[in-house]
Amino acid sequence: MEVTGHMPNQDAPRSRSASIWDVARVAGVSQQTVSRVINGKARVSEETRVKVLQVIEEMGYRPNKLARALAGGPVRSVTVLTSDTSLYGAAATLRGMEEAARTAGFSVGISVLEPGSGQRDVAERLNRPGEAVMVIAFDAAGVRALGALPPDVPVAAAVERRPDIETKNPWQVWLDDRAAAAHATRYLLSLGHPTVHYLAIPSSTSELPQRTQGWMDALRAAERPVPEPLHGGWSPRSGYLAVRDLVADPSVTAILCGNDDLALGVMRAAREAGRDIPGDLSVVGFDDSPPAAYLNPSLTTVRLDFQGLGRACFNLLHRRLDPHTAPAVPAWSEPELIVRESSGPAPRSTG
Amino acid sequence: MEVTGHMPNQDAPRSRSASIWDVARVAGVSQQTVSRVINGKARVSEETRVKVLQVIEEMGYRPNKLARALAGGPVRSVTVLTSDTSLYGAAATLRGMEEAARTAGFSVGISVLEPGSGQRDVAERLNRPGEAVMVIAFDAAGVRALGALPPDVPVAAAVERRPDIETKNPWQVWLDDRAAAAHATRYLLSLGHPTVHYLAIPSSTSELPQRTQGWMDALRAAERPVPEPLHGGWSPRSGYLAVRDLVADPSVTAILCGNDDLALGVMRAAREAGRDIPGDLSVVGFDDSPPAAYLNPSLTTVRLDFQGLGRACFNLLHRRLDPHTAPAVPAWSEPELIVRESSGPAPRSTG
DNA sequence: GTGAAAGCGCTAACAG
DNA sequence: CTGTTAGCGCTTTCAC
Repeated sequence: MEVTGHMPNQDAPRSRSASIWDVARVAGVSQQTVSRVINGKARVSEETRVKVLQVIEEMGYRPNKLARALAGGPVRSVTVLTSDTSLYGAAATLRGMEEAARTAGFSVGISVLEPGSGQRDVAERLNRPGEAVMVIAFDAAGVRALGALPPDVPVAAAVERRPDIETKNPWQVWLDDRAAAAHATRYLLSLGHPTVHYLAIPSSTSELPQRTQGWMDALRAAERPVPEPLHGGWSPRSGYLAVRDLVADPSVTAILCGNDDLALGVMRAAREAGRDIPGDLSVVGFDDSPPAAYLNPSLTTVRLDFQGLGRACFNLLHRRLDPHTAPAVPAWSEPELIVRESSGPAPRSTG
Repeated sequence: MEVTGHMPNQDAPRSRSASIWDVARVAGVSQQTVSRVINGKARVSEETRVKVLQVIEEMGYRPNKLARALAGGPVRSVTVLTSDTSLYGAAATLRGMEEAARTAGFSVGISVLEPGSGQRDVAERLNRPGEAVMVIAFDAAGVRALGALPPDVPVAAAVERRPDIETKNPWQVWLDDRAAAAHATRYLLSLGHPTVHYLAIPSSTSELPQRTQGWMDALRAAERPVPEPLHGGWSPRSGYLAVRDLVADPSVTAILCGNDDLALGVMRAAREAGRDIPGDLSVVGFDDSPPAAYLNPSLTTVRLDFQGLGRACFNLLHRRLDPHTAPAVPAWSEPELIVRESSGPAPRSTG
């Protein structure tokens, strides 16, 4: 009997875990037949199938995904690129992506983007050329990663803003928070506030962020003065620091914040300045994160369907990967203003 | 010239991305030499090295990690198994692991555990037998995953409790929150509270959790009554629901909570019951999450060094993988009680 | 139905 | 220093 190069591992089983060859040998069939049983595609006689399955069970055999992918097998795995797993928006989006992907039988890995990661780093994260990727591009690092991705990788992204018409990229999803910001601003104006101040989260691009834009839209439409927007980070602390001066000014009666964490910091700063919420100052957030309803006062905020967005993003990718079998991309909820205790009528003495 | 089976890809470059063979062909060297240049280990003449590097740059060649791993190359990648990326403890631990791993040149992937995932699912997540893994086992899903891992995988875990002496597993790290819970409880007793109630987070094992244990330790040592602990989930909402009845009882003057989110819900429930914090009721949390200092009132809580724990966990794994080159495992900070506004002296009328 | 062959892209062990 | 060979474990062809 001639032992060719294509029949490795024929000798005593070393301490390496069982391969498809080991199973084949024990089951008394060819390696290919085992492969057929595993993948269930091709037809195998019932008798053989049962026998092979039994041996697989006995030996505790698990297929090696690396080898399968290398050999050009169907892959069904996605990598999510995101820069901060602890921020509510990103975490909720991730959760939606993860659920949808797992439901569709995809395994999902996450790779965390560092603030300073460049092009090279991003390419480095892919296990193989052509690996499917989703990007959470709510911040600069995410947008940069999206841009740095090699052209051949199938990608879908959750982005902060609608892509420009000209460079329209069909593989992106976003929330219409421009309209939502305008809505929240109009709501505050309707309460009698002369104008509304805005504390922004860091923007993902050099252009004006959607939320800032929507806030401006509403102010201009109502012919109100447009104060200079303030710039915060993502944390309560950054919100606190950003508005310490602003909240001391009694003519400031309404502040819209780029997220709920900033709003928390703003409320703290306001209290320390001796201002009552909502009596002297109304504060509105963005996200409707889990704590929002339990804060003191509970926070009026714009609810954003990040999880639905994440699900939709995966479905988009799925359709891109196999256009025929993937289900239609589901809709996600529109942003919605949730009115709670932190906002109220403008104080009498205003003006 | 004979073309053997070991020289594939010799013909016209198809639309597949460049392989090591393509680079070798263009650079006029053997495929192995290219491999040597890439890995930098073996010695290559400066001239050849430069030439190869140049061709790599020109062709935009990127090594295929799958193939490298399959061929038994050095791997330098870790997979983190965790069940909830949005909870502060897990997220902060993850961050620590991620930073330490990337610093050491490891690429890190994350795989999210579903609450119901069983043994099979866990094995399924590994790309290859023997892949390095870290587990964040603060909850039941994490502990189950840790137990379900095949014995041959190199693993280090961040766990909720010190392993039993008998089954001592050296590849685990944990925070001493038993002592911290006892400390927080003693602090409340020292303020004159007759006893302290405890609202627990879900436990990761069937045994008594460390925090619960520490709370009991302190109460018993002070010969105080030990109330039945309440059981919450992880969210503010679950804390709110769990204590709605309890906070209505004026004899309850101090509640220790398993995390800051629960404490938030408790404070809300207390306010709605008309009780002042800290005047009528003191509330203490666990974690010192970013919002804690900005809540109203700001939250007295136990600061836990999750990030340091995550870093230490990676170093443990690193030492396990290559005992000679890995740096020593760094220490992480001890838990520390941070006193803020939510706790104060027991009300006069107590008793 | 089943088996044998060829190769995915790379590293490791040997040659020279 | 460099080239050749033999795999890693699997999925494709293609034969029978």
